[in-house]
Parts: sequence; structure tokens; C-alpha cells
Amino acid sequence: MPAWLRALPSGTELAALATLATLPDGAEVHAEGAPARHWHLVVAGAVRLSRLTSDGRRCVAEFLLPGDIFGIEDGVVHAVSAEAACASLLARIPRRPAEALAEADPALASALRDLTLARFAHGQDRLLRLACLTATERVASFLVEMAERSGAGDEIRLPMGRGDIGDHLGLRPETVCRTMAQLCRGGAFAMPAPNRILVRDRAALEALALRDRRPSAPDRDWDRRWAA
Amino acid sequence: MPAWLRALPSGTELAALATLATLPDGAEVHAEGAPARHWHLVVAGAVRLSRLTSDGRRCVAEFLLPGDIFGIEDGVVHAVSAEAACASLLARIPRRPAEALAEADPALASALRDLTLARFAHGQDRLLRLACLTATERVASFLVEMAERSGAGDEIRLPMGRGDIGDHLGLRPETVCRTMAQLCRGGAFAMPAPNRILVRDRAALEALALRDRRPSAPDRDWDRRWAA
DNA sequence: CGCGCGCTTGACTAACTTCAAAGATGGTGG
DNA sequence: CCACCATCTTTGAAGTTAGTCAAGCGCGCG
Repeated sequence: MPAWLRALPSGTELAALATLATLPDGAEVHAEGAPARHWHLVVAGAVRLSRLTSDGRRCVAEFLLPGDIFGIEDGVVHAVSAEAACASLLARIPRRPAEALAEADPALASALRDLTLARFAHGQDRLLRLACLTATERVASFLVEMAERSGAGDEIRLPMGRGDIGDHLGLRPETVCRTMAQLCRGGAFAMPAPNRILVRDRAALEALALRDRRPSAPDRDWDRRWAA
Repeated sequence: MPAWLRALPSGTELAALATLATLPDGAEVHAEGAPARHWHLVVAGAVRLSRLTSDGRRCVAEFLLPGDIFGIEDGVVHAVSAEAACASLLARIPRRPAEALAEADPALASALRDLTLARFAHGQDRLLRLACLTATERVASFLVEMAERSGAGDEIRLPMGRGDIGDHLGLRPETVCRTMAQLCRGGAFAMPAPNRILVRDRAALEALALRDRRPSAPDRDWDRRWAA
């Protein structure tokens, strides 16, 4: 059984269904609106999920990194298009047998539900980022997110281009460049190559990437407002 | 059975669980991070779901209008806070019995799943709006959305304040004001009161509110890239 | 009737975009 | 193996958009 499916319950059975493919940079995995006949799993590289406006502006909803599954839809078609953000290796799992497997295995079904839940919460974070944060804060929060997801200590790899990052953060590629150069000059990190970041001052980066506050006080007055 | 639950399967049984409450403008329904013990349904008025950054900036993720259900969580706590955007009437449905009902009634379970799906798709639309659109386009697309949701012909009611709309669109209240005044002057609509819009030129409004393109061409080359 | 709050408008400022051009980088073919 | 070319990144300068600050208006509530 391949390493990249070990994390999932029923990984062995899923692996038996999967086929592999190498995609060149920019290759399309599926278009927006295309029939959703397969799940996909990133084995190596990176995939971007995006949508376009009618006049060609692009919004990258999400980046998928090795270990991430995408293309699991409740509907009949894919809601977003998916392309390789760099040369990548993907596993394709046919939808029907995979769904049958999930129905038979409650643990797998539960894992997939958790995955959807996490993706939804992640979507809320991106909404907050786009609605509230400045360019510097968006870039910093993106880098913190990438650092957490790649989990490689103080090194962050950026498998996608500046344009992709810009479309993800609602900024121009030039603004992404300038902002990163500025953070770099400020000592937050070093940048030996455009796609390699060495974090020097994680605290400074996290301070810029203002996370939301999570008030946890129980709402004591709440019940008084309701009739029995 | 109240009219506002007739649309749902098992509405009668749900209605038996519900209690009603009148909330004044600004009242909190539940806080972010509070235990998710109830579902809620908007009977009249409007509710906003929002999150805060650590320094107090706010992002309104969603507005709920009469007939909308919210507070259905997979997790143990609410992911966002909910407040009345104006004086409102809500129905509160305790979570456990409601979930038991959903388990017993596949039609209800399916309806709730569709609701979650629709909400997710809606989230993608908001992402595109924040990442790609100008202030004018954001306001126009918000008005088109409200027109579709309230479904009252050419009249749109805006039960929320300019600040709420701004926090929803990633704009300042002043910018919302100015943009609406400008659209009004341009003849797109009339505004007899700040919270009443009479659409005059729906085509112009929809043209500004650039929806995404939905390519539907099947991906014929796709299978050639995969090994058997 | 007066007060307060939210809406509206104006003038100015800051932030981001746009346009333009100069380095890097990596892949291809000679 | 190296040189060339296309592409992406980076930087600079000017332009636009939306934000900030401030004041006036209007409505609803007390």
C-alpha cells in the first residue's frame, strides 16, 4: 500500500482502485462544471482549485499539497476547476467504487466528513483574510499557513508561482513580490530562491498574520430570552 | 404547523421541538466558540454570521433571511458568532432531538445535506467576489443576490445597516454609501429609503455583478493522461 | 421637541494597481 | 555542454481606487 494512503481508513482498498498520473505544470485535472467522476489525491507537487469571472479574472480558492484529497463532490459536477500548480504526481480514484467503500466503512465515511468540515472552516478563514486583512497581513498569513501545512520546520516551499499566490490572496503578482521583499528586508525570513523561504522570526510573521479571536465564554444570558 | 417549517420534510415534528424568541437589533444569538446545542431558523428579520480578527475587525460571512436555517454544526461548538442584524423573530430547535429526527427521516437528512452543499457553493461565490471584484461590482452583486433571495419582484429590502454590508463585502460603510449613490444616479435603481431599493435596470445591475463563467465542455483529453 | 445614531457627502491620504523595463531561471536545441 | 529564448520574478514610477477623517443631514426614539 502506498505511503500516501496509509493515513486513511480502508487505505488498502482505496489504493487498489487508484491509478497514477504525472502532470506537467499547468495541466488541467478537471474543468469547472465537468462531470465529477473521480476523486483525486496529491502524491507530489501541488494543485490549485480556481474559478474565473466572465471576463477572465481568476480566484484560486485553495491549494492542495501532497496528502490532500480533492474532487469529492456531493453534486454531479465539479464546482471548481483544478490544475497542476507545478509538475505533479496525482492518484485518481473512481467515484462510484470509492463511495461504495465509504458506505461500507463508517470509519472512512467519518474521515471524509471531517475532511469536508475542515475544508469549510478553512474557507471561513480565507473569507476573513480577504475581507479584513491588508496586503502585508494576507501574505504573512499565507506563509504561516504554508509553514503549518508543509510542517518542515523553518523552511517553507512554495510550489506555486507569484501569480497563483496573488490570485489566491486577491493581490497582483507585483504586490506579492514587493510585500515578500519587504518582509524579507524586515528580517522575518530569508529567501534563497523565489520558491524557498527560511523563517527567521516566526513570532513576527504570526503577529502580522492576525488570526481571529476565539471567544470561548459561554453565553449565560441566552436561555433567558426564550419562552418555555 | 407554522408556515416557516412547511418547506422541510418532517416539518411538523421539527415544529413541535421549536420555541420562539423576539430579538432586538444587535442581540447575540450565539458566540463564536459557544457550544452548539441548538439549530435556529429565521422567521422574520435577519441574522448575520460573523467573525472577528484579534484587533476587532469584523467579517460578516453570511446574512440569513426568513426561511433560512443556521447553527447546524458537525463540530461541538459554533464556528461563527450570530447576531440579529435588525429586530427579528427566531425559532430555536434543540440539537439532539432534531438530529435524531434527521436520522430517522432520510428525506430530512437529505434536505439538510443539500442545504450544507448549497451553503458551501455560496461560500465559493463570496470568495470570488472578495478576491476579484471592484467595489462597484461587489455592491451590484450583493444587490442582485438580495433581489434573488427576497424574490419580491423589483423591490429589495435591506434589513441590515451599511456597516454590516461593508463588513460583508470587505468595504467601509462610506464606500458602500458612495457606491450605492452612484449606481442610483446611474439609473440602475431608485432608493426611496436607505433600506429600500427599487430596481429600474436589472440588466445593468447584473452586468456589473459579473458572475463566474461556467465552462461545460467535457474534458475529452483527460483519460489519455492516465495509465491503465 | 430635542437628542442620538446611522446615513450621506466632501476633501484628502494611503494602499494597491498599472505600466514599463531590467534581472533571474530553466528548458531546448544546436 | 553551452547558448539562447521564453517565462517568471523583481524593481521603479505614475496612476487609481478605496480608506480616513470630518462635518452635515435625516429619521426614529425617548
